[in-house]
Amino acid sequence: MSASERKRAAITEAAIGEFVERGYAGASVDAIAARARVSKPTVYSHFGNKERLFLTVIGGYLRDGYTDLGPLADRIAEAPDPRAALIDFLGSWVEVVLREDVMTLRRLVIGEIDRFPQLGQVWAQVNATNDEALVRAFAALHKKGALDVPRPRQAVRQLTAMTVDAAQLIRTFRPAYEFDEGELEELVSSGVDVFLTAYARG
Amino acid sequence: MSASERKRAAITEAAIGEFVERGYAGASVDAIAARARVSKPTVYSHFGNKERLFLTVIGGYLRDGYTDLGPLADRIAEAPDPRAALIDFLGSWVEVVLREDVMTLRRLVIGEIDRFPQLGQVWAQVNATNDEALVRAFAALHKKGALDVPRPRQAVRQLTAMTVDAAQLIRTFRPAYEFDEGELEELVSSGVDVFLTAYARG
DNA sequence: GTCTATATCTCGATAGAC
DNA sequence: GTCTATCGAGATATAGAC
Repeated sequence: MSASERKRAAITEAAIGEFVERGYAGASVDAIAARARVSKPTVYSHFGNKERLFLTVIGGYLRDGYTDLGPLADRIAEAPDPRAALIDFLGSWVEVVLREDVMTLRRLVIGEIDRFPQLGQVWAQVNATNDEALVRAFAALHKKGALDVPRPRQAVRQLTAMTVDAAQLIRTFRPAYEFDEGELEELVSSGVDVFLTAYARG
Repeated sequence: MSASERKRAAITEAAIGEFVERGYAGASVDAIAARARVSKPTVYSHFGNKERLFLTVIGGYLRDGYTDLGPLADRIAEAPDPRAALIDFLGSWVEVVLREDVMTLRRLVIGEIDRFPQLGQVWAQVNATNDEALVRAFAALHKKGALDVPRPRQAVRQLTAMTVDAAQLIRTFRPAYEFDEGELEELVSSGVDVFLTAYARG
């Protein structure tokens, strides 16, 4: 790796840190340069201006930081106990989206969406990947006759809305909210039960 | 109304406009004062500093802008067709939360939640009011024997998650997203049907 | 490509007159 | 209470040397 590439990587890392901690307007190019141990003109020569720096760095971070739960989802349809497998899968998903760095990044993107609408597209696109993994699982369960899910994509949105999104929504407005012992498990399993009851075969 | 009160009101309105359009860090007290046609020291004499201005003005706006759907909810339990009444109620709720000013304010609050955690509490509190109206309706339906909803508060969160929150989530990351003809109605009614199937008596 | 140094501007906040 | 005028700090961005 050339010295220039190293500096670019250092700037990227420093910029993510500053943007996440202070927001777009609150982060200064000065501070980013200092944190990356380069001079300010080096930042500008690599990224042009502050807006492009933000878009490049945060957009890349969104894509790279994505946690692919596809392999876990693909086991649901073949599991001996689909309910347990579903709860397990959604539990893992909830764990990921409640991570503090994920939540902070999420709030940053939402807050800057008017200035950077492209980031909303990236976010939606990244999230769709895990949705699709579940869609495949439900299509398989439908085919096997275990469930009656004629519109798997809609069903997936309903299930994740009651579980993953509901948990994330709480922390979106209350970052310090501490879930009680068993509260998250109860939230997930009750959502799964509503879902399975509604989409039961017969 | 005294001249001082008029100026305070003008500052409040101007501050909401600037904060909503530019975010906390992006809005300047200069611009707020100019928009309110007062001098900067007048702003400071009324609100102390920028942070208190933001908290006071946005907090008040959140509380005042709240749309009380309680009366509409109280009709659900007595309606001849509870399903239709529920769909009607949630459709009105969706309409409110998708309004552009509501969405923009929501993104602003989320983006600044680390700096102003109190606003998250206000938001949660305001939203709980509409939740409680639905809780009352389900408790009544449970008592009547029309539904089997032993935990109405949990059930309300599940229903709103699939309908109101799901619609709002889409627009949160994609402000310009246009719902197709009938897409919102389908989203709401399918959510209601999942809910009613899962919580049917028997 | 990368640096030092700086131009230019705007910010939040306040002193002092009225 | 409200104004004009201004302070000091810190912002983005760039010129010019190497």
